[in-house]
Amino acid sequence: MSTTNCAEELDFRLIFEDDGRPAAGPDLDARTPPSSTQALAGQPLSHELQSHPSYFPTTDSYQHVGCHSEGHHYSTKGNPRAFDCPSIQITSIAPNNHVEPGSSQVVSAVGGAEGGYLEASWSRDQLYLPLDPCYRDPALCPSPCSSLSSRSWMSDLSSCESFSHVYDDMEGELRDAARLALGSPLGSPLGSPGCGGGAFGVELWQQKYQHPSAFSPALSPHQSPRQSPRQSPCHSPRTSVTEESWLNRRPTSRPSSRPTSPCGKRRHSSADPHARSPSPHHSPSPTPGASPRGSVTDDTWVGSPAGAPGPLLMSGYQELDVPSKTRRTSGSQLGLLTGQGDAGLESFQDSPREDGQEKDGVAVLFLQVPSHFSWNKPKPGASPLFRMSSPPPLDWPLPNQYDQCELKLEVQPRSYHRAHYETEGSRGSIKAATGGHPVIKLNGYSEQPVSLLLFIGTADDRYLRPHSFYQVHRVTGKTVTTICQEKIMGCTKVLEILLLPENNMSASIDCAGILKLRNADIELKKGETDIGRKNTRVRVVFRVAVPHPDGQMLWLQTVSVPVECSQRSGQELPQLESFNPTSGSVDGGQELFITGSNISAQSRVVFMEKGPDGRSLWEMDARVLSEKGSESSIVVEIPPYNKKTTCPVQVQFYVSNGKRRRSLAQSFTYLPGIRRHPSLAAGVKQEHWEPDLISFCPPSAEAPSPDQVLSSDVVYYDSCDLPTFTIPPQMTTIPPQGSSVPLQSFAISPNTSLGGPRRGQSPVSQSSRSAFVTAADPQKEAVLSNPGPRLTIKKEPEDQPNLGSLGLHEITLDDVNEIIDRDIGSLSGSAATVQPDQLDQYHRYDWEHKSSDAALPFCGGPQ
DNA sequence: CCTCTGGAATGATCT
DNA sequence: AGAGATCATTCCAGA
Repeated sequence: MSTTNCAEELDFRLIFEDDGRPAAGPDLDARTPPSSTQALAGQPLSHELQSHPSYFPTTDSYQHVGCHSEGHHYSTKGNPRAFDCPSIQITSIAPNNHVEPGSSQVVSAVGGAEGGYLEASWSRDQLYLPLDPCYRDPALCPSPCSSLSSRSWMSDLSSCESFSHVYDDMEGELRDAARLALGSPLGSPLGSPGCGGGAFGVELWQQKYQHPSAFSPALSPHQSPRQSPRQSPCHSPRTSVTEESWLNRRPTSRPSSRPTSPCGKRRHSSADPHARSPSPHHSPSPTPGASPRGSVTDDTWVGSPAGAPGPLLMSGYQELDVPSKTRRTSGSQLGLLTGQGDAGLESFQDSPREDGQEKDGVAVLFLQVPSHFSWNKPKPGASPLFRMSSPPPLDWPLPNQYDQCELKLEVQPRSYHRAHYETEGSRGSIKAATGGHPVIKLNGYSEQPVSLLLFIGTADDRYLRPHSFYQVHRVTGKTVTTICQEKIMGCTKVLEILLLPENNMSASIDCAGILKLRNADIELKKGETDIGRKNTRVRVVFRVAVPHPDGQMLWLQTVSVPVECSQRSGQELPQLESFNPTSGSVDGGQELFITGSNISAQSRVVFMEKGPDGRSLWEMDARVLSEKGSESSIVVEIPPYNKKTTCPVQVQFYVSNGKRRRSLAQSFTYLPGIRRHPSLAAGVKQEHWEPDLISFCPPSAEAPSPDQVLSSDVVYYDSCDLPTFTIPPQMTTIPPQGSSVPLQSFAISPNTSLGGPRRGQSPVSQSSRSAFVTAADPQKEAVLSNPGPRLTIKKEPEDQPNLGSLGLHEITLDDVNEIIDRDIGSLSGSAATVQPDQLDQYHRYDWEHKSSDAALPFCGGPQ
């Protein structure tokens, strides 16, 4: 198939037959809705919701761009079949089968009751992906990075954002692309980079689940907010390939229990030849090596394609012979793409040829990622004004403020919300730390109601984008006061809430829960490069489109603090919220007060220092003053530093609740010029060290004692002056190996503003690095939310594990996580003055500047 | 009866 | 290869 031929799109399906044999070809198009779907077909529309006009002007476009061709061409004849053996089918779909852009049908699908779920028509002879198959655009929205475990180095070439940022004129090109998408059945990938732009032959998965009837909200089992997931058999795991299709081959001791992984056991090394078995009988997954670990270590671990323009922005990774993509894309696949690089976006359409070339006979389930699309930074200075017909994709960076308008999350959500599975009932709406619910407000505009969009985004250090494994879930009930509508935008479920002038343009978000999609299902999706394992943090994303005087729409976005969604992590991982002081005498002895969740007097606090090679130079448990601790705090006695030093030394400490339950390392500075003030019992006089002047000189046995090096300009602080370090919640975990999080240099530049002037910008003193924002303190956040002057904090490159020296086969998931956490840790020093959304939008930019900062002097490292 | 919660069992995956 | 640890998912029970 011509990769540039837009006349038809490939329908890439997994077909299963109940006898364990590959389905015969001829009737593969006979789509059979699951019985559950049939049963649901008669459900009435949600008139309540439909009666609410959408004030959101661009929803349709969103929907269209992302999922405009929702497979309505499929019929629903036949009966559900059990299926045991997968096969891959590729069919052509005539473009005229697409819903006409802008047609009422599309509008209905988009804006119909609760968004017109499009999932009702999938057939059981197709691979079922739970919920809306469009949650993540399967094909070209690899969403490589929502996973904490699938980092940039894994997926820089596979980012949806790659598509988003390849153009110089961000806004203009986006609009053009959106126009294109609207005008063409195939659309444009740019139309919805966030979800892979269901356009150019990449609605492969969408199509197979979608049916004309899918456009009827009545068919959507999820439309009914009161419907328990248990009542939605079509979403039951038992209808999923993950269990049913493999029962015969994989007897389980617990027949009707949870589904097994469709991929079988994940391997993290290539040792198991069966892991890549071409036989579906050996591996139900077309990509048996779907495990990122497996991918990392086996032959999919390929060097970055030469000429890939998207540099890995993290310097440490560049040294690695890292895979351009660690999941689902074999080297050969990449190779295929390389030659197609300049064929345009269409060249990334799935191609039958690829299947034919799959050496082991396993059909390629996942699309390759265009190598020339890379992680590019968003263009600073771009206007957040968009035409009504071309809203920005969900992963498009937007400011939270523009001109007089500001979208502000006045009450942040709690940092932990246990998401519910489809097999569970709702676990309620997201709550605020204060006990209520998050509150969002639009300042600077109150002329007419505007629609607020809410979706679940990622919480890693990459650009914000819709989360592959979590979706927002509309919560209803007596206690829910906020009316909202569910929609699908791109492949992401979105809640639309009205901000009304009579409500002061604010809304309490009491209608939004979080749904967890099963990892196996999402990972199976074509093009999905994220992994779900340990990827359990999300952020709640809010967007509004405010009518602008020039007729355009002003798009603003703000995001919440990260929210941990797993039961386990939420209950076990210590998450530091603050600690005090942030520095102290090398002699130790001071009390360090640490607060946070999952911290108790039984926790351990370990101070450590690592060398340039990542090896631990020093590690010491702090003595816990258990009598002073509480349920959410711990007080320890700071241990003395192990060496004498003439200049401040930055070390780290972490809180541990067990072997693999450690918080993210936080930095602590030992100051040599400390004198205990005679009049202060608990207080410690400290030299005033400008953070940037901490020279990190190598500890030396010959170094004069602190007393000797006191200079004349020593500044004394009372203990009360010691700043409290308040930590953004997302920065409180580290990989369990205990390797410290390197505190790399990180800088926030206010000049990267996308959205024009920001209010109240004020220089942030260097000491404000310690004045971190608490999630639960919006007031404080308001004060500190604006980035000040470029704030650079020296970090310790030596803390980076020397991953570059690791053999590829030695890379483990934890190594990956360590990289991730390291990155996150590197942000922590500067996040104090950056709102989460700002961080999202700009951190990537900052990463590019990090390498230069890395040359700054640090203790024990190269000068 | 339903929703929301917390807890935990169980199997998969990883170390 | 096997054991133990960790994680994801499902199930249960109570409010």
